[in-house]
Order: sequence, then structure tokens, then C-alpha cells
Amino acid sequence: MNSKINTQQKILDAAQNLFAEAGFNDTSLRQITTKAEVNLASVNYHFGSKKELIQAVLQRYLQILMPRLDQEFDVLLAKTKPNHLPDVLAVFVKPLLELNNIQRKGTRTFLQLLGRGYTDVQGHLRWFINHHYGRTLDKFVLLVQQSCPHLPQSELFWRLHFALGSIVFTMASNDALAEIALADFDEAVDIEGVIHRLIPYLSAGIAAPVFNQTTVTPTRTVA
Amino acid sequence: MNSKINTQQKILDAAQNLFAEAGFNDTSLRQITTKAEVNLASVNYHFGSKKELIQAVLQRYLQILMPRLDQEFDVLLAKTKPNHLPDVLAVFVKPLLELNNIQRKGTRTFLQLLGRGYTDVQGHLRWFINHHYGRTLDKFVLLVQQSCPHLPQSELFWRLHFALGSIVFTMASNDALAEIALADFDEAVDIEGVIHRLIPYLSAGIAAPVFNQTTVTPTRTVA
DNA sequence: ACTTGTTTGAAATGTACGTTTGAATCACTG
DNA sequence: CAGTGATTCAAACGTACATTTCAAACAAGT
Repeated sequence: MNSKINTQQKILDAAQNLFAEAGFNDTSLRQITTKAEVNLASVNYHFGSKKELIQAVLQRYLQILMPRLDQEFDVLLAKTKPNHLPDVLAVFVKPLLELNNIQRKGTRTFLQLLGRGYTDVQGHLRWFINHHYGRTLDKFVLLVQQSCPHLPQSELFWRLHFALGSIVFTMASNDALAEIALADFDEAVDIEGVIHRLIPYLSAGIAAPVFNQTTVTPTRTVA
Repeated sequence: MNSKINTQQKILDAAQNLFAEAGFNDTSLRQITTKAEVNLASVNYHFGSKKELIQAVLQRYLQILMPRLDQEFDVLLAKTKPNHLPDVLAVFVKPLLELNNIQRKGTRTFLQLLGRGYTDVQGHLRWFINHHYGRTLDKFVLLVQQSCPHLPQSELFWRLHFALGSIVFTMASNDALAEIALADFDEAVDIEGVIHRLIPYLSAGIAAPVFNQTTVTPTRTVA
């Protein structure tokens, strides 16, 4: 009775960890089914295809995280005064860390998967998230706009993607970076530490003044 | 006489464009040799393996760019006073744009390749660049350290990788992002525009104050 | 023109992949 | 306990890949 449900879960659990470590393209169904101790054909039986398995792995987290974020955004949007940008970004922290309650190392795994999703399969995840959770994302963009009224829409667009880049790249490389940090600075860094390091960086970057004339140095020798 | 040299160049040219567009893993030698109009075996004959071809593609740019950067760093290091961070970052602009003289769309292609290199083949490019151009990178880190004396080494390490993430992710997704920007804001953005948009963002992010106590909102209800 | 070393060509090799198939096994119901 | 639908299993299928092979074509020196 629990065998069939167990198979799906075992596949999802094995897949998410392998995907997070090595990326989607570089993880084969054979690796997944071997690790999950299920038959190779069961992935196609239960999920249809590898692509749909990837979506299922991501959905397991997204369907928990996004509604949580949505309600947090609503709270901030209800306030009369615009929120400070660091407070807007800090909204992500609690819902993200709550993923650890769903699954051991849930936060870390999800963020790594997110990183893989954006870098491995170009465009697919971006479309998927926008399609399923566009409403929630719009609320976030609105909040950022309200905190940074000096930023034109197009500038904000680019900066939010710069920020997404920092997050996604950091998470995809998280293991490698944590390893270096440990070796070079004797500093053990968990995912929560990285998140809290990211916030000031992202806040300052996103809210930076628009025309930074110091971009071109005031050297008079330049042609 | 020019046939053999031409073959190598034709392979490199075809490979770099396909790699930049689709990534290293998702570009096959068959696609490359077809586009280059050379025989499939010639890649292995001239470069040994696909891996070595990837290195050759990257090296063609790096061996031009890195010495240029190195000398620019030396100029800034020679100054008696610490440089402002935006000036340090702006050092990249000229050498990067000079890649357009070497090759049409050279800057764009190289930056996309860099993005692919960091996201596709985890760790390899990081090792490769560190191994071949570690000296130059150290100069850059030193310059940033001098401009941001308030930042502990470990904080700087993370922030530089956050910055690398913004760059690499933006460049890997450059086509998709430019497309969205064009559709949503009627705004055509070339690679130079993106670079100049990045500098204020990166400057502010890297130099952000360290302990941002607003990171955690003053909610007393947290357990 | 013949020889020598380099480069190209077409074909084959072996491996890994995602997916499909059909029989065997299981869990449950009437 | 026979029957039925869902699940598992071993095996195979077809495709795509990087790489190798070896003969043919080529360039250059003597």
C-alpha cells in the first residue's frame, strides 16, 4: 500500500539531491533510480518524463514557498508608508528557512535547485515561475518600486536580474564557495549565513543611485 | 597552406558562437563541425578533445584580456592613495570593449562564454582562471580591499562572488534579458549598456556596510 | 617526380542516454 | 479466491554523442 507512494517520494528525494549537486542535465535517470533503489522505468511511469520529474521536484518546494511569500507581501503592501528595501528583501528569509521544516536541508536544496534551474535549462524555469506565480512576483516588484521611487522601471528590471544572478549563482556554486571559505578563512558558512550576507549586498546594489558619474574616472588623460 | 590554419580558426569561430548561445554541454562537436564546414574528426585532430577545444576558445580571449587588465591594475596600484571602488571596477570596461577589435561582437561573445563557463562546467573554469591568471586576480582583490578598508577579508570574498554571480548570470542570460527589455520597455540594450548599468550596482553592493541590522526586522515575536 | 609528413574524409566503435515494452507481481474487491 | 487494475521489473529500442581508425588527399623538400 505504501509501496507506490513510497516510490514517488523515493524518486523525488533522490532526484532533488542529485539535481542540486550536479545539475539537471548532468544527472541521469539511471543515477536517480539507482540511488532511490527503484526500477528505471518507474520515473517514466510515475512522472511521464524527465522534464516532468524536474518540474515535480521544483513544484514540491514552490507550492509551499510561493503562497507563504504571497501573504508576506500582502502584509507589507497593506502598510501605509513605503517599506525600506532591506525589509522587503528580508521577507524572503523566514519562508525560505521554513523549508527546513518540510525537509532536512530543505532551504539549501531548494536554493541550489533554483540556481540549477536558471542556469541549466535556459529560460524554462523563468517561464515556469512567471506562468504559475506571476501574480506573486508582481507584488514583490511593486514593493521594491515603492521602496526605490528614484529608480526608473527599466533600471529596476535590470537590477532585479542582477540580484537574481547573485542569488542563483551563489546557490548553484554554494558547495564550492563554502569549501573555499572554510579553507581560506576557517569559516564555516551555512545557508542561513549566506542569506544574511546577501541581504545588505542586494539592498545596496538594487537601491544604488542611477547615474553614477564616477563610472568614468575623472582622469584627464583619457582620449 | 592556409587550409590547416583555416580549419582551426573555422572550428574556433563556429564553436565560440554555438557555445555562447547554447552552453558547452548542449553543443555537440557535430553541430560545431557542421557549422564550421569541416570534418567531424578535425576537432579531435587539432585540439585533442572537446574539453581542450573549450579551453582554446576561452584562451583566445583570456590571453588578450588578462594581460591588459594586469597592466591596468598596476597603474591603479601605483597610486599613492586608495582608489574609489567604482574606478577599480571601471578598469574592466576598456579592456573588455577592446575585445570587439579582435572579433566582431567579441565582448559580448566572451562575456557569454564566461557565463557559460562558470555555470555549465562547475568548477573547471574557476580553477582554470585561478591557475593561469591568479596573479592578476590577486591584484584586483588587493585594489578592492584598499578601496573598502571597512570590509573583512571573508566578507569581501563573498561579495566578490555575489558580484561575479551578477555578471555571469546576466551574460549567460543576456539574449533573453535583452529580449524582455526590448519587449517591455522598448529599450534596446547592447553589451556596453549592460556593463555600464552593472558598475553602479556592483559598486554599491560590494561596498555596502557590513552589519545591516535592518536585515532582521525588529519583530519581537520571533521565537 | 618521388618521398615524407601533415591534414582531411567517411565510416565505424563503444558508451550513455531517455523512453518503451510486455510479462510478472502486487494489492485490493466482489 | 478468482479477478482486476495498478505497479514493478528486466530487457530492449532508437538516438546521439565523443572519439578512433585508416585510407585518401595534400603540401613541401630534394
